[in-house]
Amino acid sequence: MTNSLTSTKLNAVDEINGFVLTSAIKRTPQGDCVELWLVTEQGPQVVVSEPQDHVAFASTNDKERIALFAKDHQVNIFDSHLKTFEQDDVVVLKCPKQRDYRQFIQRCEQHGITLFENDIKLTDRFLMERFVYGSVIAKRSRTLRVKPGEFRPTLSYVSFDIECDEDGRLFSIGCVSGGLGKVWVVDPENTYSSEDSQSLGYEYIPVKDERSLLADWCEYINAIDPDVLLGWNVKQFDCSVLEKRASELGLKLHIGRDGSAMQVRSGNSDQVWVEIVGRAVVDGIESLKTMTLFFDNFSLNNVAHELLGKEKLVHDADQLATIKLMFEHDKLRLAHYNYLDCQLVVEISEHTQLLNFLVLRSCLTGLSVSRPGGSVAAFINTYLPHVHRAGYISPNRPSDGGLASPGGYVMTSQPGLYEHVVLLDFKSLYPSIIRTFLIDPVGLVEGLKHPENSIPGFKDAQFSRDSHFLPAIIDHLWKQRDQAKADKDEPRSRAIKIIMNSFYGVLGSGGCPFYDTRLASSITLRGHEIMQATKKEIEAQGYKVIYGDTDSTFVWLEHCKSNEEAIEIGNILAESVNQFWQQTIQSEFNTDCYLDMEFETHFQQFFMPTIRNSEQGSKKRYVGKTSPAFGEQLVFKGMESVRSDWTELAKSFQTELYQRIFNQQPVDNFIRNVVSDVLAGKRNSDLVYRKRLKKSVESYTKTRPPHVKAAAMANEHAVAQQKSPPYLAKTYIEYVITPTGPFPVELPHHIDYQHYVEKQLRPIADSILPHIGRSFSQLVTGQLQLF
DNA sequence: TAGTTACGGGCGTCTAA
DNA sequence: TAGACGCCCGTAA
Repeated sequence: MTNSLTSTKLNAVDEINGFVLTSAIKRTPQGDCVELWLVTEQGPQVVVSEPQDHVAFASTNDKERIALFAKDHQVNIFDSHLKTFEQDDVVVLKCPKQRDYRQFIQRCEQHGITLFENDIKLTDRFLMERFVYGSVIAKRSRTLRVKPGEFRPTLSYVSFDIECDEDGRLFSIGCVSGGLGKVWVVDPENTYSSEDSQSLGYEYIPVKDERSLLADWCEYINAIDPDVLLGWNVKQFDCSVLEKRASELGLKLHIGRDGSAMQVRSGNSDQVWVEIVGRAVVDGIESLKTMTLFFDNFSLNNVAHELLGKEKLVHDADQLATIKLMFEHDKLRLAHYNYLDCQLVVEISEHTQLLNFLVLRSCLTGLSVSRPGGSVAAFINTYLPHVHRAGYISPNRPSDGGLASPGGYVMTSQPGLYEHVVLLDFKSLYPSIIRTFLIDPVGLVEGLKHPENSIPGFKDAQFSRDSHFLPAIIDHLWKQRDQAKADKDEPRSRAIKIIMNSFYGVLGSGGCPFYDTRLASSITLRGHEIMQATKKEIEAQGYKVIYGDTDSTFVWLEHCKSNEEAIEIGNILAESVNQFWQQTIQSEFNTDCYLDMEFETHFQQFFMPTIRNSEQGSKKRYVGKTSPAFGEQLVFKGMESVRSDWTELAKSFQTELYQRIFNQQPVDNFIRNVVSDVLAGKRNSDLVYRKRLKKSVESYTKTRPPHVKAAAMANEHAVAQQKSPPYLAKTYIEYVITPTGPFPVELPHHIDYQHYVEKQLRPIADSILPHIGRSFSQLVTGQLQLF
């Protein structure tokens, strides 16, 4: 980019290698065009297509009825060679303007005429039909032409955060960009200046009022000109508040790359969309969730603590009151808090490489960097163009949500305490089933047409041996993932894995237009068959399969004497199972097998519990200690210690108890001590339950569980104090059990210690102690009788 | 501005005695 | 009043 200016210029005119950051419809008198803001080596560039028609399809049978009113909406009807999955001929409907198009769609609805693909947006269709996913090569000659590119940008960003009161009156805005922090504070008296904050790593900028605050912020954004605005809950909170406050003050926030104003729209759910022309708005929380990183608590404080090991800032019970106090009396401290939050988001973003992840996801699926989730859209973007080339159009999503499909196969477990258990699992089982058995929406249609040239699925499905796309799409992703792994490119590998795995979920979701229960069932039921046959194969070799779930198999090496031997057997078993499947698939289906079983880990010690108060083996719950070659770690699955709705007391008790048992250490005194500490009130801070209210307190009508009771009490208490009720739908409530029942932790209370011994310690102890010849009741008799 | 099903465990509520 | 049943939440994969 530093070479000769002339060549750069020439390049910019002829051919632009870029990455699509935002796309939008641009209305012109000639019709709707696609406007793409690109990130390029030469900085941001905008390109605009010639006018594009909005497109939908309808059955040829409806052609005449549509023709009666099509002209009213500037809609033109064309014959086409395409068919629906039901083999009906279809016509193409084209309309140059969005407004007309929308009215036309409504009109069809009123007439009971079914349209197809009418919900594919113009911009998305424009890009996907040209196989453009993120990276693009744009040629500007007489008209714009785009084709797939390779360019991977490094996005520039500003992390920002606002502080305000409950009515959205702004106190300050903090920004961090390129290691430099700035905080604008409404401070008409100039209580502090930039010099006061120099040693703190950011610049304090006093402004006279909120208008100047907003104006200075916009000016700053435009000067830095970032690709991305990054924040924490930034759409629902920061952008929404800024937009609302600006409009109250009669201002617009002109931070678009074309000078246009930021727009904030909220849907009927609590989702919020922020549009800034030429810039992406990225929320840290949404992004981490999209990356399948989960936390019990998504507060910035907690995520920073868990990801970066940051010391948790002590938060006051009433954070808003503290912020207001700081704004009144200690503006420098407010600015500092404001700055720190921006900085934390920067560090989380760098640590998780979330922008990198989003760029890669965009390059694989065409989903915008700003867009969270979107599995269905990712599937449509990558799949639909192939469907058209195969002569079909997309079906519509089932109006009734579709028939349910079975899920994974979960074995009944053999409960007990074991030595030497190896865990074997199929790598990406569902994607590998799709590849092997050629499971594919178009393949299903073609397979049923030509069953003689197909592979059977389940529920009467047949999959064409030579007309399909999903297997190749997955094959391509699979190879890219292997490459990413070889390059130690974590974000890329992760992005690919998530997309690959989402394909099954999408095919089993009534929200996807390609949904068909025969597709989902042919994947899962084949999985059932594979699990059962694998178990048989392993047992034929003299080992016992004690459990398995969906793609995993737990094998007990009963006579194994050492860790080394166990690892050897694990490798041999995986290898022999793979051979078995290669042969079986080849001889039964005459096709290549992509199933791949891996020796995942070796548990030196392993415990499979029973269902509470039953002899039956439990499912989805186990504890194991891996051998040194696998890090000698305790692994808890599904147990109380990994459940966020059990108390810290129970979790730490279970963890230490198993540690002791697996290390052959005594447990008696440990157990007695925990019980006596609880009864003596020494563990009070570990006795808090935490649980989510999935809906509003009032809507629990069938039952009133403890967490709802506690929340109701807290809400009533707040209302009595003229405050707004704190526990709404989707909030978390923390409560303790008192002699009179559940109680919100923030209100004064006594504790029912007996409850915690009986309900949090006893069940955990009872499930394992009999296996080592101990009994909780016997150990603690004396202690409990005192109560 | 739509990824899935299977499962355990606590506990409230209903029902049959 | 015991036990069956179902709501509710969080988790495995």
